[in-house]
Amino acid sequence: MSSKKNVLAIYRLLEGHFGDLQWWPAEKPFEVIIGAILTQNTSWKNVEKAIQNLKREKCLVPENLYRAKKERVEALIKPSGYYRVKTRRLKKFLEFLFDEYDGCVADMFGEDWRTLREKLLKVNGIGEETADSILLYAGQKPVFVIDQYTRRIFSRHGLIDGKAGYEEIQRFITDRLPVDVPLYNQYHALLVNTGKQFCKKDPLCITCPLGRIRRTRTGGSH
DNA sequence: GACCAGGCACATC
DNA sequence: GATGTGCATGGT
Repeated sequence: MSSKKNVLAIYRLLEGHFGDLQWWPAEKPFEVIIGAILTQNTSWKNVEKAIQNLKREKCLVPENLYRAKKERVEALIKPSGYYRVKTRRLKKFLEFLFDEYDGCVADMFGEDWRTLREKLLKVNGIGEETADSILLYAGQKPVFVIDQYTRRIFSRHGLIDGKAGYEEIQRFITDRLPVDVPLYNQYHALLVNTGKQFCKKDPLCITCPLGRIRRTRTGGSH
């Protein structure tokens, strides 16, 4: 089977199992951005608590979060872990948003997304995955998000090298899919759910929807 | 009580 | 350029 068929086959198997996941779990683009920063190396459960705190204190809007004191933000986002670095990262993003777009998220996304991606990557605390999550899930831009689950699943199934770089994996996948924002959105969500639900509990892919897809000889969990 | 979670920056070699 | 380390909470 060609790798192109495999990329689509994986998508169909996962969608058949999980259905339509409707990501990102947030209401407004600004919330998505904040969530994307808070969820760095952190479970979403913990992030939810932090988001709720911010929302309750009316700090989930650009102006208020920008003005809020460091100590206050630290206290509010504490449940999401790394609260000092993440407060710094949130502040850095907000400085960028206000300096460049007068605090207007819609204006930010009015920019050409390739240019915006480059700018986001220059913001301290925003790396490739966070930038791409922001572009796809907050801005509806056609950017495929690569995370640890994506890397694990595709390399275990022999489609990519385990040591492949971020943009290499991204190209591999997008070269084999139509350019389609809802598809990119759903596919990444499916991969994350698969990783969470099966990669550890079912390392041999017995009940995993991908159990029928070829794995590498080294086997083990994906 | 380990081990892990939807990363990233920075130091060191 | 590759590899190692700090950052921190809450669930399993």
